[in-house]
Amino acid sequence: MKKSYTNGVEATLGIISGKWKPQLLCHLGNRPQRTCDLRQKLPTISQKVLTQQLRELEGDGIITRHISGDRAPFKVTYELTDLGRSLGEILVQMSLWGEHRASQVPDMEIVDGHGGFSRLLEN
Amino acid sequence: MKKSYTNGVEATLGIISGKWKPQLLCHLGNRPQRTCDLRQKLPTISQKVLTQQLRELEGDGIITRHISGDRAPFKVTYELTDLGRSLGEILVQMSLWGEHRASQVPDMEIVDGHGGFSRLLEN
DNA sequence: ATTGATGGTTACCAAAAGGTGCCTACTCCC
DNA sequence: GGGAGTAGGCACCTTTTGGTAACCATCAAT
Repeated sequence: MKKSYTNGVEATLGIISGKWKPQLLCHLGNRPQRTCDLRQKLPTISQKVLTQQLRELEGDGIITRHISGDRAPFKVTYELTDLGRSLGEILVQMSLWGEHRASQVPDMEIVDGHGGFSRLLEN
Repeated sequence: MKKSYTNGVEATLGIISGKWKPQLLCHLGNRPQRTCDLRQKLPTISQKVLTQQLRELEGDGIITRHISGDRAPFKVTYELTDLGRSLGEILVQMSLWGEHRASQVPDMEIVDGHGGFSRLLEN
């Protein structure tokens, strides 16, 4: 179904919002990852939701899905597209802004933030 | 209640996501606005949700609320804070990225986009 | 006295997003 | 033949988010 937005910000938000999408994009920003890698890095996500979020990102052209391995124990690998990489700059800025803001107020905390997007700067 | 995020992107998203927040921020980006101004510009938002979204933005330090007028027909004015203004750069980039993306694919459209955030560039 | 503008609240609903649990299917390994 | 690993589907439920409709209070104008 065709999605309508009233401005570009909403369009962008429609693509990157989702409970796990920022984290997925962060991990995929480093290198391509297999499904099981992602599950290890996001231990509390369910298989269903992981597949769902990845499918949405794929549908929006942010990542691609490769199946390698002729027979069963399939190796499914997800990887950023050029479009996905073009989001990097924005994500880094959002990350810095958010981290800075969280450091200012007591009612906002960033846990588990080992590196995060800031690391993407070191490319 | 204290909000936890795993990275800065989520923190930022937590502040700017909301069905009407991008539009509200866009209108407030130009100049302070009264409640009735905002209602005129967003004819389909309900009073409840308008108040709700504005209160959340206020709670996150993005806007301030001023009541002027000693007696009743109160004049309530909302205005970006410095923090809110510091979001501008990010919003403009998100807007440009989203507009560009929408122009590439047929299943994404931006309606009612007269100016939007791009106009904020002309400061 | 009633209507309208102003800005807001409350109780109740509906839709969307996410989560749980259980199932499939294949193959390798012991 | 019974796991374990791999990737995912499906039915169902809960939580979050947004929407509707009715209401309050105040003052000005008719």
